Amino acid sequence: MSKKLTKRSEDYSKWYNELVIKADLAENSGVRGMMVIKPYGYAIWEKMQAELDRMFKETGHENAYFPLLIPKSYFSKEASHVDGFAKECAVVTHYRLKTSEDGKEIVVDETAKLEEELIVRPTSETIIWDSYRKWIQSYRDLPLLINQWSNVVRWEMRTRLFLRTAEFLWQEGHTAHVTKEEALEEALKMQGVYADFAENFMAMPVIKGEKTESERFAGALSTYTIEALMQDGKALQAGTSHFLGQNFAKAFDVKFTTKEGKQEYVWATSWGVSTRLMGALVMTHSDDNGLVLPPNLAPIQLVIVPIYRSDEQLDAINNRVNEMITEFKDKGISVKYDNRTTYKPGWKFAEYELKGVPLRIAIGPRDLENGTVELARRDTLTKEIVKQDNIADTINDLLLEIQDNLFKKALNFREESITKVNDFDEFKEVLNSKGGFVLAHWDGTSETEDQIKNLTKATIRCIPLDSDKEEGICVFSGKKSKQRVLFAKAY
RNA sequence: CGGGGUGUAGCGUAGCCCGGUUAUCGCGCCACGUUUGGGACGUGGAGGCCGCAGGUUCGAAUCCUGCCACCCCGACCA
Repeated sequence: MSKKLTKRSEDYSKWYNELVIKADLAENSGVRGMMVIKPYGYAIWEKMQAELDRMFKETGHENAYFPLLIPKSYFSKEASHVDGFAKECAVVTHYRLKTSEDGKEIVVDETAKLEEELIVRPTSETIIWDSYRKWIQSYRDLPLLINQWSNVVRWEMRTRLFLRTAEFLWQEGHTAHVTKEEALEEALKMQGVYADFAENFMAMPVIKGEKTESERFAGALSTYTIEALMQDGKALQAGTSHFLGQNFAKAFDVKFTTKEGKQEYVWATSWGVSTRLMGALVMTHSDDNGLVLPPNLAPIQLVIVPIYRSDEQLDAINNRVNEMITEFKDKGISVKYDNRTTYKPGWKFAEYELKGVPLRIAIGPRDLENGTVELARRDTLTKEIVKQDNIADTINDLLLEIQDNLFKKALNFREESITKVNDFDEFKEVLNSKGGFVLAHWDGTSETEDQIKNLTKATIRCIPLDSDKEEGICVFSGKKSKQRVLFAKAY
């Protein structure tokens, strides 16, 4: 099979599709818009999950699991929530199949129609809040800090592997609090956790901000987001955290008794990240040779390839490598020794490059003699000869350096891709020629936001949280603006 | 969901307009031998409901109808 990828400069989206398939991350299935996540792709997702799960637990959350199917009536209890999701719900209407009259096929048994249709969850707020009503009686039961790892289904019109699939894996946190302030603090805290994860594990710089009213989650009072920039200059929403106010508490009648003995509705948040992060990871670091993985998320951090002519040479190399592997494992380095005789070294080099393994050691008879190895970095595609002494330390240091280097490279690109503009012509010019994020003044109205979107395809990705409050005039309407907001074309 | 395109072996493809022997080629796969510091070479071999279901015809990969999936562009969205 030819493993040559389309170049990013030729066709970015083709490059992405080919890379996901050739690096063995995922493939399409027989179900429209639903993907098969292959073992290598799933291993990366598992590393993401493990770290996020650790971070959630460290911030006091517990995991639980709620049903896949939600009664339609639950779903309709929160009005704006229904509006937001109604158009993309899969619905279960029957519970039995039967053999057709002519015995040739399996058909739906019309007599087995459900009294009440069930919705395949597009998100779990409703079914979870139905439980919370029973779980929460007193201020002593709060805060309730729950996370769920699950799959959800959203019947998307246009799908792309990882970036937008009809079914995706994610986690959804759902918390309940005594006060508005505490809930807001939670929503912001989890946005911070996401940003921390994105930057320190995915090596993907993100901008923290708040969504405008029109981009807000259906049912939320405010939505906090982390926005990343992909190599083609388009933005990607990488995670969201919502302050839900008392909307769901009221819809599901979740009240608690205060210290003072009064009945009050609880305050809520929800927050989630999904397998979309896999797409973000690919589009942040990878190059024309294939995937580039940050060491913190690489299932294999180091691969060792033996170079040999005779069986005797291979034996000698095996012996030396096995000693090294012990050292690597002691340091917690995830190492794979590929001494398969069925593939040649050149083939293996290309293969592990395609799969984004951060470091590669090649070791042959020459190295055994000299006490060296050939060490190759995936991020810079450079090779050097290094001493076998303290090899595990060398590798460990390099992994840290690669993690750091990938982040800096991405950050550098992101910083270069943020342009401040002051009038609408400049706004359009920058979006068309350079892309990336555009920082511009906005009058705060949905009308202006809509018109800009219609004219340029750019949306307000967020109102940045930690930017200077600088007054100005809206690039579109010329009305007063309190601060610049972040525009971009987005995935 | 609207417009456009594609579907032939694991992958990439020729053939389709203009129906007619055993469906083309490359990669990959299997066997044997030679090889092994950047995707090796030779010889031999296997592998196909031509996306699926109907129809037209003496005869369909090829023509017609319906469906499914994928890709691109819109509207929608994490």
